[in-house]
Amino acid sequence: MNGIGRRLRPVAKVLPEDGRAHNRSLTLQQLFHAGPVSRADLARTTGLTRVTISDLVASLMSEGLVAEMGVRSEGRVGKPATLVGIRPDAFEIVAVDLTDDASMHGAVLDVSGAVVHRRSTALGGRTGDDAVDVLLDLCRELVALATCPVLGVGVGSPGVIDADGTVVEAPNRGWYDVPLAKQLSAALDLPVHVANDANVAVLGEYTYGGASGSGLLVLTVGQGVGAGIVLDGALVQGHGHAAGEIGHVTAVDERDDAEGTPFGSAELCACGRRGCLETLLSVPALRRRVAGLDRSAADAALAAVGRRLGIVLAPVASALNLFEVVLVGPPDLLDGPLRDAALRTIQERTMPVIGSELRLRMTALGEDGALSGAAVLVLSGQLGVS
Amino acid sequence: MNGIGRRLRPVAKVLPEDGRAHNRSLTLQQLFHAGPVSRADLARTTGLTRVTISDLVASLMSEGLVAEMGVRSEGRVGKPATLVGIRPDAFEIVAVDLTDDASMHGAVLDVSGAVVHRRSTALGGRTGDDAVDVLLDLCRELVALATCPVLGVGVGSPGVIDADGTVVEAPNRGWYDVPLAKQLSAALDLPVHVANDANVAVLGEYTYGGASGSGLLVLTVGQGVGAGIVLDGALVQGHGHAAGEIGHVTAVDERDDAEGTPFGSAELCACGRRGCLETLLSVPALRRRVAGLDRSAADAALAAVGRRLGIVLAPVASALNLFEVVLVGPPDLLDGPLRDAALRTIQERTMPVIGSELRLRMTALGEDGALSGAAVLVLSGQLGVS
DNA sequence: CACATTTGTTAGTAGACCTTCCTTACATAC
DNA sequence: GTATGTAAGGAAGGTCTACTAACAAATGTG
Repeated sequence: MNGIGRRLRPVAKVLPEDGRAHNRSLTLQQLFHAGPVSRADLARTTGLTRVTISDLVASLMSEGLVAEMGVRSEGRVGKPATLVGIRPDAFEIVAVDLTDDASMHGAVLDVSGAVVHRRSTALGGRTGDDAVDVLLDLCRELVALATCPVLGVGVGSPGVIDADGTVVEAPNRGWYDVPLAKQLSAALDLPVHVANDANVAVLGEYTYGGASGSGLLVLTVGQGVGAGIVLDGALVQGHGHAAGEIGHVTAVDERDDAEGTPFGSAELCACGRRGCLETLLSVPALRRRVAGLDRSAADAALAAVGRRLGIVLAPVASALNLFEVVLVGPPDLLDGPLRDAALRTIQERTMPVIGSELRLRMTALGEDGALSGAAVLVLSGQLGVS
Repeated sequence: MNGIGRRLRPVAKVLPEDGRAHNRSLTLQQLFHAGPVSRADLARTTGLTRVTISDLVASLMSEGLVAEMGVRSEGRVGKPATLVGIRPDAFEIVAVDLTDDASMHGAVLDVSGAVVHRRSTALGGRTGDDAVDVLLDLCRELVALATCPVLGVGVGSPGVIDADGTVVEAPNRGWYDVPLAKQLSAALDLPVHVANDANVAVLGEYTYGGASGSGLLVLTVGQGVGAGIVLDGALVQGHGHAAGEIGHVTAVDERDDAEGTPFGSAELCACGRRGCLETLLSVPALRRRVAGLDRSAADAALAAVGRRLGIVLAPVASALNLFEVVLVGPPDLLDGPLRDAALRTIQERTMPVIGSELRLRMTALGEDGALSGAAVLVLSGQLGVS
């Protein structure tokens, strides 16, 4: 078993320098997650020899990415280890979250993923090229705020976005086939990575949320509903880069009136069809549903939505044998009867080996999950680290 | 963009020899699919230089895997190309399909994936170690039939099977934590690969069924219902190696009686719960449902099942942005009202970007799909070819 | 017939990692 | 205090991989 990701069809040649780049990423990965460690530690965890690690670390030091950070103090036998780690001032990352319809939220993050500066811009109804200009100005402002070299810019946006960072369609912004990454990169003279906001969220959760690896689905609940999926250590892209577009799956049928749950008839969705998950689960829909209800009625309403969510997720959880489903959104709406009902429903509707293993929890990242994810986009794209 | 599969976290070191092995597989892959071609052609399609290709081909020739196959006859300018291809007598593959509860079906396949010999063994109710013995005898018989060196043995079995070919659980056979691949390999002194039968089926379809790549789900309908999924060129394993276990998702709720479709109340499933997809879609269930009905009633009954299938698949197709769903099973039951209704239902219940792009078809492979898939398991595991 | 074109090989080079051996620096036993 | 063992890190040399450059062979074209 070699170290090259097991895929069915080998798809491109691998040169020795590609292997080198991979091992460099592997080393950075260790430094990123395990903090300052010695070269010998790196050799042990990566499986490379101390000689090779020394060479790689020397390269990384000459690039200014890592530095020696003193000597390990613990009194062990042998020569004390000199610790190396990623320099805290090696770089900063600019991240922008475009989930909000009305404004753009950006930040400068440091090496550890912590937010250093924040800036937001109201969009004021601008769309299309104008919205790109607003985004560009926000990026320029953030880049100017950075006190270290900027590793790159990461953008999480609603819509269908391909692997090159071209927005295939994002109706809310009026973007259709906009090569956003290329445009921003040219204007800013920096690497720019753009991805769907739900995919960005799952990247953040995968890297910073303590997820243990394979089988993670992150459901983002905001104006709309989206999902991002990481399977076997890779983001699921989908045939048309539209993986995770789960908001417009039918979740309520006309006949569900009869169920006794308070759904009325299947509600008309912005997409033109009826009964989409988004008509139940988006934040506005949930707020509308619980408005004016007393506690127990509101709980029942939320539980009913949770049950619908569970019905939609059960086949997905089964087909993919998911390990964990993570909810991102307002905890007052999601983290209670809704979550409980969803998990219960999934467990009721799947075989034990699937349902009983599955965890369903709220995100471990706070409001900055999207920004962290956009930063991961850059880390992953530029350094191969996540 | 290097040639190493994009995964989020680099997981193991890559040595130059791993790159070599990768490029070797890449070359074999071309030879496998494009038939005999010249070294120069290989250089062009792989991106490696002619020198490197010559070197790789020389290795493969010294291993007896490929051979020169005459000169290209077409009158083009320049030195005529000497064609190289995989030797038809380089190896044969032994494949066994354990999907059938009552017997084991095996075959010897040649390099091109065609069945050369067939053997089956009735199981006679034997389970556990006895069943392993029967399988071992069948394999020995098949290996003896082969006239070329046997590349390896591929086994497709129902149940949950991990990446090492250990059967975690296969209730029908009474296998629990049986290291089947290891046992067979030791007894036969050959490489043995074991995988879930639905996963094997999707491998066969992916390689021989003309699938264009990412986003393929194969649904096998037999005694039970299973699914295998290939995303972005990789088989989905799942957190507990149980990906594709979709047969026991709830597809009929108690209240569905009211729908006017002929489901009675949610039927009791072998798994102990009610309304599982398998209670509708398995071959026995379908035969039972259409028994004694006239044509139009039977069609309506099949369409009703198809609609239920569509409801279950819609969230999966949306979440993964599938390209193609392939049905494996009796065409008289599946390829008609059932398939039509399923596709229509998926399209009704997903947004256009998902549903309108999705294809739903019967397998292009005949009854030997499972055997072909088991052969792919060996090709992929031993040569990196699929 | 001279020449361009294509194929495949030979020779030499650069990169990547390995094994082996060495120095340095510490803890521990005597 | 001295000797010994252990661990970290570096230097030298070797192997493997794929590349570039150059060339011979075989063919079509002007």
